[in-house]
Amino acid sequence: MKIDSLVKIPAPDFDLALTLDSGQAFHWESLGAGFVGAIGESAVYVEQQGAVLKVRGPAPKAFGALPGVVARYFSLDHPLAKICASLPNDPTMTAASNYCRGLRIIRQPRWECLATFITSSMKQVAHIRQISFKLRKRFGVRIGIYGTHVYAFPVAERLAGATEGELRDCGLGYRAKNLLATAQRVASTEADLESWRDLPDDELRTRLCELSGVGAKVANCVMLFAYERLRAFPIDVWVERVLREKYFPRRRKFRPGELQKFSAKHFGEHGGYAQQYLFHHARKTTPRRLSPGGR
DNA sequence: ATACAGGCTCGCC
DNA sequence: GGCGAGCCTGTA
Repeated sequence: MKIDSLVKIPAPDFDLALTLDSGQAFHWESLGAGFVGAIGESAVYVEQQGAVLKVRGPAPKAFGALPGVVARYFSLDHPLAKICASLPNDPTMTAASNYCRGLRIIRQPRWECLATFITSSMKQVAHIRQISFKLRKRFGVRIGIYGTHVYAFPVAERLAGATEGELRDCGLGYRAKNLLATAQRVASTEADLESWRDLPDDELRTRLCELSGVGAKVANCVMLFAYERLRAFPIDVWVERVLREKYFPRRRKFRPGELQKFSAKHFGEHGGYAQQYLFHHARKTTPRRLSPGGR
């Protein structure tokens, strides 16, 4: 497929590379000065040039919609300055948000986001990426080529029709059963992800947690990255470490849900942004263990 | 080589 | 109704 359409869209207060490296989406690949990937069913190339985003896509008439799709996906409408100003003023938060300037919470397709985070448990980013690519390549629709293939994330109906063995072949291990069960519920519309859009936070979280392979952490990720719930505050091992070390340095024991409750109160209406900044800052500044060969 | 990793679930107490 | 172990697999 020829890529011959190009549009520039304004993108102030945005850092594309940082956003794509922050553990929200796992399928973008760097290519030349930019990145290729899929936004839903659209193949796209994006490249940042200062406060402008260059967007390339397949030529057909559908291209007209692409700039809007990109702007929405990267949440370029979020008032980032205001959001940052609303975060608490403590030193830990300030250091993290300074480090993450331009990092935005993106808006992902619901099923894709849910399925991806079901596969993420006890996995490192590199491995989540592999799983995402294998699922796409094996079950997804090929939607474009730009030096490399691009595949859409497979619809729930497709995965619902797969076997557990086929999913295991994609490296899912014990998660295969969970993904399959959830795909079947979503495909049967027993779990109608789109219609959950209007539920209040607590109810949405409850519904998500009823799905196989979804606990509080995954549910909060999906709420944040696919349902625009900017209060959602996923607590994984990184964030928990930060909370314990920085906010409760001399406490050892916590009641279940205690940190969650503290976070909701302390970080407030944009807690999801706070969490993402704390998370990314911790991940990138915590010294990795020395690798075997290189020190 | 061998822990260990961006969790969930189930069984046990 | 809280706590701990097991689950698959690639990576460091």
